[in-house]
Amino acid sequence: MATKKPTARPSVPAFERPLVTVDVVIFTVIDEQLKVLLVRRLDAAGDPHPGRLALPGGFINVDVDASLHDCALRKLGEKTGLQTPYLEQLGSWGSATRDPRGWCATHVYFALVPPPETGEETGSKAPPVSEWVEVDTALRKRLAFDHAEILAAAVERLRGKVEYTSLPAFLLPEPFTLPQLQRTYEIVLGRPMDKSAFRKRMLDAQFLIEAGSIAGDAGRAAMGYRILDRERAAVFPRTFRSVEVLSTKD
Amino acid sequence: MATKKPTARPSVPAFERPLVTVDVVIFTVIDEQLKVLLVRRLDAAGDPHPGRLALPGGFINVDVDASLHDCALRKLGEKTGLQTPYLEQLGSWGSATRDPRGWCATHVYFALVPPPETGEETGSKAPPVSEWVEVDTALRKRLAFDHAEILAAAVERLRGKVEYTSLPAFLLPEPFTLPQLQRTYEIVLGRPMDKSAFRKRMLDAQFLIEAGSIAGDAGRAAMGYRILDRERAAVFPRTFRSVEVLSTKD
DNA sequence: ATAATAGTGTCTCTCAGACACTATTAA
DNA sequence: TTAATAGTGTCTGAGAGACACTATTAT
Repeated sequence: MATKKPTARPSVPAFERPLVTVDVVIFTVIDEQLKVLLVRRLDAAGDPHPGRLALPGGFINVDVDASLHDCALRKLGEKTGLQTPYLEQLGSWGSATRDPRGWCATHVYFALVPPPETGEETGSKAPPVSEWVEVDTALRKRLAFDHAEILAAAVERLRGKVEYTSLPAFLLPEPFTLPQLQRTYEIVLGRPMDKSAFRKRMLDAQFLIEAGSIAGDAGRAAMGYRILDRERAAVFPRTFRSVEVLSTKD
Repeated sequence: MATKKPTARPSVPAFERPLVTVDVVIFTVIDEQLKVLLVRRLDAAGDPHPGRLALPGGFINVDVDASLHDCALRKLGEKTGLQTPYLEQLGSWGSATRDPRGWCATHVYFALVPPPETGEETGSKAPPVSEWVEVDTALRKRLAFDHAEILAAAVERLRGKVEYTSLPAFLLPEPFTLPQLQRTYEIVLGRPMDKSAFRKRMLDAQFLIEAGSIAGDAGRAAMGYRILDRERAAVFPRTFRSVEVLSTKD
């Protein structure tokens, strides 16, 4: 075991403690595109990667944050004001070199939120410190730290789980219709889906409750739905299209 | 962002850093049972939970460990001597209360290894500091810290993924036969499987390579197999029969 | 030969996909 | 009416499960 015992305090290591942060990958769909929320890093003395785009996040404050999950919820609330997001742990990244300030481990969460109300961006303050960036565009940018790698992992996880879960429902404001939900699946996965198969699958999974008819811009009105249990996503018995291989490492 | 700036060093928080540990849930199959490796905690001054069983792990040493993954590999090597384990990140647990010594976050990995050679336990040293415990027994024990919760999550993840991946292959020494692999699936999942369906599925997934015939104690000899790519598990196009599929609307 | 285990053939059931069909709304 | 969109019915194919069948080995 690594629990060497220095003379001073037994059982707690004498060597330096790593820096600990929490980052959140926040997805939504705006203008028929899957987008991720990024923040512009400050140009302050000692701050690494000034001016670069980064995932929202920051250091754990042991006096404020009761747990990792609470810390992620707090950061998400600060950025979006959302109260009932879908929030799931993605993983952790830690090494001696990923932050110039020292050995640093980050706990990464990913969140699915409905798009912000039109007109305002994210907050109502003047400076656009945060912006929604189309995911494939964001993947091509040079983000701060190893955030490009983390974002890639989040997108892979999202696209992977969308094949067999109801995750895209959390990207829509309620109530939503089945055609809207299908469109969201198609946007996230980047391919068209068959209407009949899609509807059978959604309704058979029993995770939606009817919420009255909703009229669109044209044509027949559609049934509106709400998510039955916002705490968890439904899992379908078969995937839409089979994936090949799960990777252990990067 | 949480990056408050005290007068001294900008961008690095002035408040206390959390403790950071890495724990590893190591599974294998011994005597037709799924087992997990647990260590007996020392009865030393200041050590929490003395004498309790715990998952193997310990503090990150920023001078030794280049990354979280390396740290997990090191701890796994110290316990099992294994060189090519299946190692996957499970998640992280962090809160103000999970360790009496202070705000502590642990990064948990889970590993699948073949059973140790018979005769020796894990290492060759005298004191049995670590032992293989049958998982359902281990789940009922009062483990140190929140390790019971972590173990439960690891078992759930393992059993869940076994329904649609080739993970159990990593629990066997190579080469192994298809009947041995089927037995391993049955042990992990706790239910019998159909031989014909099982074999079709394994061979169709193209993750095994033939490695010569292997004679058992009785009956016809069986073909031996090795894993084609030990870095990743194969993913099957459909899950084995799951409970939720059975429940239908009337 | 028999016992024991390895491995296959064939049926059925379920569900995803394809795609044509009907239903409802606004103009 | 027509255009547009919502929603359904029906066929097919892939793959899982059930289970009876054949194959190979030791004694």
